[in-house]
Amino acid sequence: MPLLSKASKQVTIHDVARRAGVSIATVSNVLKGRASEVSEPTAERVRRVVEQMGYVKNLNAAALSSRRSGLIGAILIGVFDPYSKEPDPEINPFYGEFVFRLENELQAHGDTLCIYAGREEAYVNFLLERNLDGAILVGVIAKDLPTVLERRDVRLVLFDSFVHHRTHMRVQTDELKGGALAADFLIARKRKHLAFVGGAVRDFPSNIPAIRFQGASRACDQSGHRLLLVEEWTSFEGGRRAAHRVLELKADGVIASADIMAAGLIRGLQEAGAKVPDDVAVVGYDDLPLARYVSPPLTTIRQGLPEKVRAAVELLRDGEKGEVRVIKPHLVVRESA
Amino acid sequence: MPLLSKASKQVTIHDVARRAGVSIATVSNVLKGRASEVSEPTAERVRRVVEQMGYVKNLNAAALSSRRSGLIGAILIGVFDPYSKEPDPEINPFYGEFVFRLENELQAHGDTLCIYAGREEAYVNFLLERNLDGAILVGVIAKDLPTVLERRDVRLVLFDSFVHHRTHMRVQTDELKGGALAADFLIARKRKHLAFVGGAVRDFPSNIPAIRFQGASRACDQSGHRLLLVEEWTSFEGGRRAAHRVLELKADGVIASADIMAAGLIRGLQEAGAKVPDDVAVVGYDDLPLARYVSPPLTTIRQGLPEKVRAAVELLRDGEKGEVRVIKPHLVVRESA
DNA sequence: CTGAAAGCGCTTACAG
DNA sequence: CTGAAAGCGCTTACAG
Repeated sequence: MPLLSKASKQVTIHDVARRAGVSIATVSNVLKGRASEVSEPTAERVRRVVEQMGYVKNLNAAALSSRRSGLIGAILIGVFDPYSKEPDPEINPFYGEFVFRLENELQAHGDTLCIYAGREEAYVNFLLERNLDGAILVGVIAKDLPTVLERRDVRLVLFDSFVHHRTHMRVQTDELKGGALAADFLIARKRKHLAFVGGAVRDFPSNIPAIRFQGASRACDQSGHRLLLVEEWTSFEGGRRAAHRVLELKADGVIASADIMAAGLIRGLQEAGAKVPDDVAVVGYDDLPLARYVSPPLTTIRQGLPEKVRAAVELLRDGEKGEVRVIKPHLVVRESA
Repeated sequence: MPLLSKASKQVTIHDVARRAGVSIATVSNVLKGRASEVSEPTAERVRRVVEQMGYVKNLNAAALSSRRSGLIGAILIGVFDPYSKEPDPEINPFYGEFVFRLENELQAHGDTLCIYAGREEAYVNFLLERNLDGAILVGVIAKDLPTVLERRDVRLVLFDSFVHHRTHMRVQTDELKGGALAADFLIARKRKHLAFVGGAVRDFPSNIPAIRFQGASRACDQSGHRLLLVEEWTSFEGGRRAAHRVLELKADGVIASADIMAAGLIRGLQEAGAKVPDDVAVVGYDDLPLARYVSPPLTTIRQGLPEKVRAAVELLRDGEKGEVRVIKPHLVVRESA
């Protein structure tokens, strides 16, 4: 029998049970609000003791025996540019928006959000070790999800992942449509030389920017336009760097694969003396709050992040295997195009 | 003895031990790399079996017996404006920057980040239930930290909190200095009518904006200037709303309590036809990436977030009770002032 | 260097 | 309605 540790010992369910004169099973039942299992007077007595002793349940222990951890993961691949070794890397504000909206939804059900923003190769371990009940995967590129994930019953929602998988669930915007909306808008505005600025389009064809590009590309084909591609990492600096290429290519209408990139692109264009939208019209993608912060405010494709997060959480709770939710994108016209 | 559940049973340390022909204690020792405890041949055999069987440690169970959860919390109070009941509330990009920088630091040591972004009244429960090893508290306002937190040995770092407490650790920027830097800069630029725009300054004197205001205010006093106060929630829209008041007050130099607010303020001023910085010079605070995204780019006070996050994690690991780390702020001159 | 055993703080059938 | 007991998957002295 261990001695009291120097830190005053944690109050456990045993302490409560003893003080209330009941068994730990009864305390447990009261705590879970199983009214049918416990008489009201007993329940009330237990509640009072819980209050008095300042008992707080150890969810870790509960998780171990109930096999539900109450932990939901956000697995975010690509938050940090793997190729950049700057000490102070840029972070797309998209991820912050995503995480806090998610936390908000989760908290309402008593679940806790754990963040993973590391390399794609290591997330599976994270998922299994921590015994997550479920997770939302953002930016996963690999064509196949490891089969281990099928054997353990983790509920997974692929978010913005165009990885097809029969067992896991998916939430996504209709990105082909989104790309097309952007291209059609520029074409309608009489832009003749269109370009698409985005990251890792050629290397990872199932990557979000690649799909957006594809959608825009098809729309261009249909009206006899060409869509040039400028590849840069999706970031402000990436967009800024892309500005030179855009000017060299003499594009007068550009679609950026993300608002953050559109912001950098506009900055780069302005620095080079080009006027936006007069010389070059720029359409962003995402409709983050950021889209309204920059000058000129971005014309952009709203991907519907709040709805998507809600949809993802719904699937996490009671989606069917393989269920897919597709959100419609919308064009939001402001001043950059 | 429970039957196999329909999902193929998790591989446990027992399975590994049996297959390797050793005891679970030995497996445990091998997994923790306690080389001194296990002979190399045995260790190697165990490792091979672990590999073969695809064994993954259950950190939950490990946490329960070792009393270390490996979970670190980020408790963020004030992410959502409690007074606004908009469906789609604004989120200060500061929080995203904070969270991902933190995750990055934590991951290097194998710790997992859990997020709490709810009400101040409920975080203690979160902390205790989840058995966090430690947590970083941002934006906590209450004058006193609950004493429960002293009894259980959670390591707490107050981040940007001017709540004094002898047992918990603290990381902060010298905000008085920061406020003064901003004010002195505007004064040096011959601005005569200064204003400070920030949230909850009067109601919560230990709130960050309040300290920044105080610092700026003292600097003004010293050179015989007055500093007017315009209170609005720290957000883009808050800043935008503040623009009207700023113009009414005929201020020609304004300090915003955060970059996001400065961005909104500038937008509001521009919409009202005022030129920044010619008519009104604006100094932000934080030096978030956002500061470079807006036009004109913000002159702002760099609070040194990356260093602060690193300092917080260091304290979490081996800070002394009550240890405080103060980071020096710096003025970053761009174009808004 | 290795193993048997107790324990971490809960939950969950099951018996009464 | 209530309790005794087994079990969740680990870690940690301790004995050998």
